[in-house]
Amino acid sequence: MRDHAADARVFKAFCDENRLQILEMLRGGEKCACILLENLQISQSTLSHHMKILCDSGIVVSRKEGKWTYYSISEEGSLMAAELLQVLTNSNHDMVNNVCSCHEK
Amino acid sequence: MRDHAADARVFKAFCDENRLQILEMLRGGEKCACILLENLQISQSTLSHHMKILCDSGIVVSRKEGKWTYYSISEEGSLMAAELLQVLTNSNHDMVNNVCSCHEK
DNA sequence: AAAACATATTGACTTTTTTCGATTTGATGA
DNA sequence: TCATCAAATCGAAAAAAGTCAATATGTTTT
Repeated sequence: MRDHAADARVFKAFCDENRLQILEMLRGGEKCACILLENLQISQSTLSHHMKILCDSGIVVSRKEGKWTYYSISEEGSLMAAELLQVLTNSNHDMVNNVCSCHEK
Repeated sequence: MRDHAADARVFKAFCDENRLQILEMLRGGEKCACILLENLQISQSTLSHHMKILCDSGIVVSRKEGKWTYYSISEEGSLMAAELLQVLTNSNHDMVNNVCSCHEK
């Protein structure tokens, strides 16, 4: 039995346009929050909120260095998401009763 | 340049617990709406709403047969989602300036 | 043609998410 | 120590998503 809330949390990372834009920036490598903020039309508190969601999903990891926080895409988290997507969409063709028979003649 | 709204639409399929439960049922093979409805604690109009989002994402396809509609997981849509996820999380390690240098000494 | 049925659409309401400004926390530098 | 800066948290407002009952649409059956 799967934990739907936990599964949903992973994909929330990709369901908001600002977060997709953040990921786009992180694809170029690790960035600190201030650089991300500079390139987005959102407030500091909103960025912090999105970074929390991205980190909670496991797709992004953060690293503190002094007063700065650096963010990057987690290879491990990305791999887990890919595997999860596989599970969620892999329809089991070996199963008996694979086709709905609720209205057969 | 990516279309963030379109990319987000794909992953919306996996961001709601009812939709994850629907996908879980469809993993066992094609199902008609009435069977899905029987196994969910939601109204008919809410199911219809979720099926629209699932179809819009490309993860699910529908097939009409008389007055019934049958839904199933789209292999093609699932593959596209997997490829998209790859793109969105593939940080480009070949790039120059891969590490944020905004606060170097 | 009318009744019955399955699904989609509409409109209103509720819940969740996003957003911001203000404040707090925690680290650095003067 | 005190001022400064980066990021997180809080509380409120706005926007978006989920929900349902009622109704509409389209198909089948009588």
